Amino acid sequence: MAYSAAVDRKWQDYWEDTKQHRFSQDRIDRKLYVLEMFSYPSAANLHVGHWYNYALADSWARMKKMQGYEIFQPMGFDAFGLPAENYAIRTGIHPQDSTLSNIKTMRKQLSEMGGMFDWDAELATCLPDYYRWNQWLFLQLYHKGLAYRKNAPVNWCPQCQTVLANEQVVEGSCERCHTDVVRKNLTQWFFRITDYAQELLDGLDQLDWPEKTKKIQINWIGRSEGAEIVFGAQKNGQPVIDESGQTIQLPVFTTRADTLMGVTYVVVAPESDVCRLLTTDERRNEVEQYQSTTSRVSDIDRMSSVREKTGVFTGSYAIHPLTGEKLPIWTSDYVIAGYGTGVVMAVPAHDERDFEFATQFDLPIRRVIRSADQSADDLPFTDKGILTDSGRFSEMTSDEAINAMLAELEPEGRGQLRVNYRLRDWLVSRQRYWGTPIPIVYCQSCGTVPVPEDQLPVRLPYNVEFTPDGESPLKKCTEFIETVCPHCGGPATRDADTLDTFVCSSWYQFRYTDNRNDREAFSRDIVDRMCPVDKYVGGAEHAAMHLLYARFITKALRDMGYLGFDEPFKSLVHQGTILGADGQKMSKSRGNTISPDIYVSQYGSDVFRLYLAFGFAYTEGGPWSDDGVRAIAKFVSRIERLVDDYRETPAGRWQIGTDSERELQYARHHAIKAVTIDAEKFQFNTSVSRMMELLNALNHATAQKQPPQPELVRGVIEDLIRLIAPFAPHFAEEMWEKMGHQPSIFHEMWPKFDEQALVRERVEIAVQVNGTIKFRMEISPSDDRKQIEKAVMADPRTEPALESRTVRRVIVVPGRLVNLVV
RNA sequence: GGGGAUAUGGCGGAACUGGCAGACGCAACAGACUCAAAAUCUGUCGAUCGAGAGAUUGUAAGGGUUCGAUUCCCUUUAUCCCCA
Repeated sequence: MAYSAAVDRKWQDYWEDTKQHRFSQDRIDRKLYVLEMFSYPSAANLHVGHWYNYALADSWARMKKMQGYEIFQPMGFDAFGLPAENYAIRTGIHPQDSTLSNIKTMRKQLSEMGGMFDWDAELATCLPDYYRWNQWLFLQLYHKGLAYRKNAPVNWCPQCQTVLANEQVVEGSCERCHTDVVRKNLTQWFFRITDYAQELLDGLDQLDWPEKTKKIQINWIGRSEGAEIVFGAQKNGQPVIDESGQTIQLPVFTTRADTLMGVTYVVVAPESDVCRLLTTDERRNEVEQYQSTTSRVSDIDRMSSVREKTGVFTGSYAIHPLTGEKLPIWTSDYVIAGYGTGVVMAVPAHDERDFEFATQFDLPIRRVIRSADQSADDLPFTDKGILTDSGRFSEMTSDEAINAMLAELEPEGRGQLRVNYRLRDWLVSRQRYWGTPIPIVYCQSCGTVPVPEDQLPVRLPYNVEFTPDGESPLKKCTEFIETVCPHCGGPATRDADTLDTFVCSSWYQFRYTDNRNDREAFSRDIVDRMCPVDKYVGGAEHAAMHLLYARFITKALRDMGYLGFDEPFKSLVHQGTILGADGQKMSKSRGNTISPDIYVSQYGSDVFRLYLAFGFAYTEGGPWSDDGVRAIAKFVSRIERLVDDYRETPAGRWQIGTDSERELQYARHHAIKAVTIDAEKFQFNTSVSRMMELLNALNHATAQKQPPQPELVRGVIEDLIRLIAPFAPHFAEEMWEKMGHQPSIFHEMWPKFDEQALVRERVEIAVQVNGTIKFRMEISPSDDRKQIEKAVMADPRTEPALESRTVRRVIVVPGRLVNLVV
């Protein structure tokens, strides 16, 4: 049978019938956990991106299988989320119905790809036997103090009367009705990821991850060392008291405590509570008006340095901790409440934004730093330097001054060294229907009560109203919301929000290993033996969120005793993006999308897989090319023709005699070596290149007048089939069978290369004069430097190339070149 | 605005740790087979000059380090990504 989609089906059936891809616990000592980021079950068929991710990670796994590993490669579905809910709002089709039907289609398509997925380990996050444990996870974090509630802003569309996800906000307005989005405070659940900020940072060192991804996480965590300095506050000449009777202090975080003597005003975030408390009666109108304007501006705009600075005076004054000086307290949207302490000491002389603000509102600018080396230090001068006009601190360097000032402030509790992180706690509440219900009830007498574990899952009700009208869909579902308090039995209401889907995906890698367990999320014994994931493959867009959350949850689970390791993903690879043939990102509106199905039915799954392997640098991606697919189809049929020519040749002994036999043997082992090394590194394009070279060598050798012994040729062909097997699994099975073997080729060992066959009798080196190549010559690879030098000097072409100049130095790079320096 | 990545023939892309740039493939051109075409096979294929042997030049642009730079350093430009 010539290779086609029919061959694909034949072998897919064989694999399934004989359970080839089921993980065997007996060989757990050889386990290799290969995982691809699970997918969102969308209505459309698998796209090129899925194939690029899954098929090639599968090729890698197949090679490792042939190298003797017991592969665990599960697949599942990240099935909760906004798209299904939006689809429901549009069409009326329930998210559960559309999602489950999409999963069915996708499962079938994934099989058609020829992936070695262990479907016994499948999971879908929208099913109660998964989200039950998601709720369990929430409760563990809650009991451990890692889940808590606080006020936080959400994007609110006043027209639709609904909360919007960040991705539904397009340029500051609602994607549906284009009304300006405002921020609104709601009480929401958070996970205390900041408790792990330092460990998340430190752990990166031991990970085999792309440096770029580590860098993104480092920046995301954003550790900065500085000082917290506490200013006092006065309103109408009196200390300010908050609701609980505490005197208000204004702690600020700064990395430049040395500029403390240059502070001329203090800024508080307009949305902060402290802003409200500080505002005097006569300033109240103005401040409130400013607050409402600010609520319409996105954080990104607020931090932008090009935007004109705005702000108003609150009427109160801050007390400088060293001088006791009274400094006006302003509020401005360039300070954000959730960031640092939400209060900033403004040093206009030495900070660009403060400088701009002070200039705008005519506030004093006081230089306290000059450059240390007489270089230009025009204001705003933001480098460190020498203190000036700073009383007893003058003439100190910036670093000396920081120490000296903190030494004075610390005893009074007015300043200390502090590490600050940019990382915020993880907001997990979503005002959405299609997600994991939060297992918390609110009781009038008992307050916030976690649902007892034996009452999980809190089931997501099916009958809900999706139309957006200002309420979370679950809030309107009384049979869900109204419940009894598990504690006192009195009337209580459930939390109407659902969990961020990133919670589901932060621990699914563990559930795969024990997906049928109905007593616990996973058994510690199993997870400790199966995890961490050995190779994780997925898109770079998850560098910050998903990959950081999963690391956090792993560490939290470890600290609670549910598992015994530190990191979920030992080694990580990001695939690149396949672009349309026009070099643009694929999109329906551009009309440049590529549908894998058409190619798969026309050429077979393996041609598609091989093209994806060959046509791109894996981590880069690149533009699609139909010509490239045709080239692969040709390559595959050339192999098949060769197989047909030699399938009748019996296997047998051979001995290297002729040059062409030696050449073929060299090509064989060269290919084995290169493919083994390159494919290991996910360099699939060069792996396929080396196979093409081997095929060329085979064709070349057999076309000779005196071809190599057929037994040798047969052996080389069989190695070529072994090498291509991970990339073209159906095709390789078929060719293997044609050669007269029993399936499956994946029980064959990956070929080993013989260094002996790679030793050549003569090698060509380049001869350079002053770095420019003059000619090439052959030498024996066993020659030492002296012999090489002698051979070069004796060559008749050396003399004219030197143009009668004297050789001053000879550089010999064995096996490569000789450079004569004149 | 800050941080990061990338830039190599007509095209996709190779190049160990600083050591022969352009592997492999596509396209193109020439030839073989054919009545012819397709398919297949063989060969040529960075640019400039040269009939040719060959010479010069060449990895976004400019500079530097080095016997030697696609690779390391600095500046500039363009594109992409992340953060603000």
